[in-house]
Amino acid sequence: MDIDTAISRWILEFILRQPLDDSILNDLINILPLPNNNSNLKKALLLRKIESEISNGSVTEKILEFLELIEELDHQEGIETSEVMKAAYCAVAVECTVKYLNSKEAGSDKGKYFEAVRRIWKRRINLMEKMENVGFVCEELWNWRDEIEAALWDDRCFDNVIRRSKGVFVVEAVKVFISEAKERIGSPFLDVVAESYRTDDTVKALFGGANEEGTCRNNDREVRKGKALPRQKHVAFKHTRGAVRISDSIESELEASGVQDDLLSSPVIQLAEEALKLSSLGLRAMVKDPLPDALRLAETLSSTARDNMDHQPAENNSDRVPHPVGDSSRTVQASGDNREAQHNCHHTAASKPNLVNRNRAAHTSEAYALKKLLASTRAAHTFEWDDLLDEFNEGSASGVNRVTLPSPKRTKLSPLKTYEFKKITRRKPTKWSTLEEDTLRTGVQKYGSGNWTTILDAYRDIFAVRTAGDLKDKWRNMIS
DNA sequence: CTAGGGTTATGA
DNA sequence: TCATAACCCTAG
Repeated sequence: MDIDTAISRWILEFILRQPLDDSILNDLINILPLPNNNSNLKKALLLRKIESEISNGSVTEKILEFLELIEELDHQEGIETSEVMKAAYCAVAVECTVKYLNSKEAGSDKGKYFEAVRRIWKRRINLMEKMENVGFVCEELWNWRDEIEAALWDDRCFDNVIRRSKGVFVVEAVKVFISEAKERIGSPFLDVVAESYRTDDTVKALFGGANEEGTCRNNDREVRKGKALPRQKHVAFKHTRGAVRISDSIESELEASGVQDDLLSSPVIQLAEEALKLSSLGLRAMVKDPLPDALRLAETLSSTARDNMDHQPAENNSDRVPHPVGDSSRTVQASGDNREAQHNCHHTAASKPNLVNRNRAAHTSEAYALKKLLASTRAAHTFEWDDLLDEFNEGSASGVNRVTLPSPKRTKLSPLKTYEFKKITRRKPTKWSTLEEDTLRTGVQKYGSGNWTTILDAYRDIFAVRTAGDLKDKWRNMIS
């Protein structure tokens, strides 16, 4: 079991660095068992998701969520948030807000800007302010927040924000962060192996690769013919282990993973091979030295293992896959009835969503992840994979469906600091639409008067610019 | 988080 | 100027 996840981890580490289609990556993540104790792998996945988000040259609010998750993982390891990461976070937050001002129909998008300010700055970022040691907290962020909020009612600030935002190169900032983060995570284990394999004869011997033509190719051919496998490599591996010196990292990895004789019997190897073949075109086009070695190694390992594999039932793995990406049921459950209510509402109001959309909406939103992030005890929490596994290719955050945010576990800032950021503005009154009024009536009927937060969460889309207090006040004057 | 009182904006 | 709606503050 451990071996499965360990090997799976190596494969994922490796593959996350490859320029594969997101869909292929999704498939892989679906079939590979995921170790839940490897922070770097989670970070690598998050980085990959960020790369995917910026691949079309723009940024989305999802990136904020991903950055927060990475920061959380960093924090758990005592890693301080780098300036580069802060800058990237700030830049993305700014861009995600200001983009609504830069569009051609600026006038009609003021509402969207307002919503974005509310979503990003008033909720997400203000929440951080209430906590201690959140890495993204910095002067620059607060300066931007003040200006962006001021721009809501002050035309001069408005122009100023637009001007200043032109100087923010958001995609570049994110890219710089990604490369820095990758550096910190280090090379994938398989790359290390491949490199050592290429340059170090003893490692080659360890994997039985000294006789590459003879061993590997033969195995491969025999597998293709469906013959039983000789286990030379196995033997070589076992017998040379301890006798030869290999690079420390490899040795410790192998030992930590509990790799023994049955290393090569893992069904994961077969899955990996499938996956690698699936993506072989893309891979082979892109990989450079030493990657061919890594591929060869993977092939070799897997071919040795395949014999055993054939005797294993296919469903072996299904139990172990924690939460397939496409499976939304768990998440829907976890986030309660509210989502369902929202869906019903959606279905009547908007065009019928397709399956993908439904999954997307049900499965996650940045709010959901944020909720999990904040709901968890800072010190003890480790992210489960379903925190991280959203669909690749997912469009920009659909999640207006905010959930109630539990009180943060991080301790409060000093009163001085808190005071500094206290609200000094008043929202411009916005007339309630009939849709909002009708929805409020429905909400009160369904959840009862007084459960304002529940109602707000249930109809997030419609009450995009309202607070629970607003609902309460509105109801008060509706029934008076 | 909500209830309830207070404040501000809007429009006639 | 006034009524009303929208928004804010804060005790419990």
